[in-house]
Amino acid sequence: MARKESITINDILNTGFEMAKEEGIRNVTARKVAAKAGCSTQPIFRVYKNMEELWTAVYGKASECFEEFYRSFDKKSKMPFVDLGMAYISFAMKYKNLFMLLFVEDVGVGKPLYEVLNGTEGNVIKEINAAKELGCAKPQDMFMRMWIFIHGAACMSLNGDYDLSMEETGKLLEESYNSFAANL
Amino acid sequence: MARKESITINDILNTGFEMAKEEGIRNVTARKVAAKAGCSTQPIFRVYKNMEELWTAVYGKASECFEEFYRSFDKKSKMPFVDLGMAYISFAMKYKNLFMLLFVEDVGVGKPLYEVLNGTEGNVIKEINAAKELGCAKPQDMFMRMWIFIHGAACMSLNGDYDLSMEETGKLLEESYNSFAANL
DNA sequence: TTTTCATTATAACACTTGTTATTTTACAGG
DNA sequence: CCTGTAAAATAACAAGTGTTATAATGAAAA
Repeated sequence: MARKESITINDILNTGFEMAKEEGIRNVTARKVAAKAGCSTQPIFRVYKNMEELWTAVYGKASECFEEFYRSFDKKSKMPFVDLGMAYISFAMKYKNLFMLLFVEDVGVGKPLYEVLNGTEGNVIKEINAAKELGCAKPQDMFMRMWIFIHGAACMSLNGDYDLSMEETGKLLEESYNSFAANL
Repeated sequence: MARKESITINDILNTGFEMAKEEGIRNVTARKVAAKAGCSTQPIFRVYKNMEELWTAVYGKASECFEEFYRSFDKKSKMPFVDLGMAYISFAMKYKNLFMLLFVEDVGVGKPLYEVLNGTEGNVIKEINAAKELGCAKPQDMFMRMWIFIHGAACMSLNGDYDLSMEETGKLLEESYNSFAANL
């Protein structure tokens, strides 16, 4: 009957995601995606109503990317929030553009930081419970303080204003947890 | 002899700065500045070689704006880094776009965070000395920890993920200083 | 008053953006 | 082998960008 599709929705989404990762979401334009996918702009608008819909899909994939990054992150700390924080900072260092998209930039199509961070597996809730079980009286406040600190380190790394190694970062986070824990 | 200039370099710069403050540096375009200044695009390119030069000037004015903001900030804390941190976070809340320009976004024409923060009056150095005089053994490390925390709070406020009042923030920063000080 | 010439406005150029109309292409059913 | 039809390519539109060429303007010197 009709012509067989040669460019799938996944081709478009993967291309857009790859570009968001390498060049930032602002460079994910119709023509650039088309060029990188080796087609015209038409297949994009067949599978997505408009560019905003693609950007939203890319955001979703970035969110999944972070979740997977944390899932397969080498978790070696005994202390709450530290592994999640280390993954967060590593992610910011490795995927600046995706981190910006997910946790810094406000392009209109973003969820609250907490939601992305918590993910589908309740990452944050698990850590808060872990803190509680370790005898932390105010685990919510503990989370707030720790995450302000972790978010600060991650954001600083974006501009090259944070130059600690991951080993040092691990020690810093554990130390910070202890510091905060003394008052909570 | 010649026609008298009706649009000064300050008209252009002030207009550009105001737009950066209200709408973000990305909206400081030649035509938009011209429209807001009530002239054509020509006077812009008379006083600035190109748009990048204007953006650099706007960045400089933003930097001065922060310095002035801190100078006239109501400093009521006895503890090092707290007033500077409070001003930093207040600035982020009040002037999102300028804060982004100065401390988050990398548009190519930016100085390191530390340089802007330290300013022409050595704000940071003063605080580090204050910490030393208060008996802090590692004031540099203290600054690093405090500033990671402060930067984190400021960046979180950009996305509405930080909702403490300034009173609460003040208490939080003093508490954090004490927490960190116990280990340094 | 006329002339001079920097300043300003108007247009244009070349480019990029999202989006859509139109044409071409290719595949499968008759 | 046609032929219908969906997919893809081409081309266009309208709006935006930085920048520049050209024309109009206005004030002071002659």
